[in-house]
Amino acid sequence: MSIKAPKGTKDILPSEINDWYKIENAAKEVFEKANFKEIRTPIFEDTCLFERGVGDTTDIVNKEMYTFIKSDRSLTLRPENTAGVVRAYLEHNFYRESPPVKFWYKGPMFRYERPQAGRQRQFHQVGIEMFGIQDASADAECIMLAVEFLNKLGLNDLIVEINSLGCPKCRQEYKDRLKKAIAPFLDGLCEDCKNRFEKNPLRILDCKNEECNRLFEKYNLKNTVSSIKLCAECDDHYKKLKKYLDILNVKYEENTFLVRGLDYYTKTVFEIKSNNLGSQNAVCGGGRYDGLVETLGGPHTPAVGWAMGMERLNSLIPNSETSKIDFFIVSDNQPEAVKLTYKLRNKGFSAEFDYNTRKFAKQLEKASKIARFAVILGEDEINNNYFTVKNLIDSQQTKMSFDELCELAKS
RNA sequence: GCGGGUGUCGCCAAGUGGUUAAGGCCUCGGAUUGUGGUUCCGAUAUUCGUGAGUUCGAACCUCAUCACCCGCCCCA
Repeated sequence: MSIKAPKGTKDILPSEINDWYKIENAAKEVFEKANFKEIRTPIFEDTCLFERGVGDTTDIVNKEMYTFIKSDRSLTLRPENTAGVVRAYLEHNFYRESPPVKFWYKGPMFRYERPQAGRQRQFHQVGIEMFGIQDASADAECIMLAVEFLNKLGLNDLIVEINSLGCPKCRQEYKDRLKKAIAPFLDGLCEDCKNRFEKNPLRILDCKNEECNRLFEKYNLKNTVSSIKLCAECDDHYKKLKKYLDILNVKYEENTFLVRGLDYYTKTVFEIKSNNLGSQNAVCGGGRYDGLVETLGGPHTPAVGWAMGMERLNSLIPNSETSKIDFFIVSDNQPEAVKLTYKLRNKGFSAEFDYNTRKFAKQLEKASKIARFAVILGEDEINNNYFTVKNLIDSQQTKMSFDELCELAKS
């Protein structure tokens, strides 16, 4: 009663577990069909992996990390998994394999934030990462897989937004042009935006402050932003991506204000949003990160990937029911009930008996709550070597042999 | 880090200053010593998140505190 789960964490209860299996099974099926292999990395890593990988101008690294010191070593509970997967990619020399190298993962992530709807301190992500392919078909495949996965879960009314941030070459120019455009009304913007102006001007586009957005409109920032040209290579990449998406029949919206909060993205970025999530409306976020492998000490390796919040997915799909067991043994002869229970379990069925040997009506009542079939095993049944089986859904009751009983449960 | 809201049984709740704190669901028992999911009866909160104060009297008023939820920021 007094010790509770820590703030921002949740127990996943038996009544919810089928929903999680549904998501995990769909992920495995969709990703492995595209030859992505599952990888499981530690939930804590050296702190510097995230400082270097995710970027020390990001909120995630600045104020949201669960960091602890053990034996003079600074460790951090992973706030996301791309850095960890890249680390594993390098540590196990996957860059020596013929590209592409494709991974998918699922698991808990940790961010120290104030919890709210759709946001926890421990939450779960599924994600994919694809290494070694520069061509936009890789970006398109990742986005396509996200959409396919969501469709598999019955989610069809989501909005895919895409944008291109350019490469380091044209990004600098982009930043300069953006700063030049914003400078005239910088004083009118919120404190956050003023801070972002020098540190990370792209993030200003992400601001949700009403006053800021009013000024963006007044000074026609959208037009300015869309008139800023990517370099020829990046522009070509972006055009190809859109072409691939068209070929794959993936509907998308271009959002020139879409900027992701992690430093490692280059060229393609995208998000998938839902209107049914409240204020934390992104289910999926990702993009290309051509510089990250090199930043973490590996050879130059282009890469793309994304992650989805599993709790957010969960809140979008209808809850499935708790599954029932196959058989409940109703009997006042406990040794016989135990024997039959184990015999059925050995055949691969789920079965239970009444541990308290309560009266018949009570046992049947229990059976109807947790099982598909009640096997009635009374004096007459035991003496004459048969079973009375009651289908608890349609109330049909029949006498049968053990083999017939097994046959019945298989259907 | 900053704003707003809510705490009455395992769950959903009524009560908003006057002796024993409605009701429903779940659970358990009985009606029904071999037939459930329908019905009927019964049981289950010395106490209203916690602590202090006001009052003859507090779940209800005041203050403090804790917990949770929602929003900002940020992200999945």
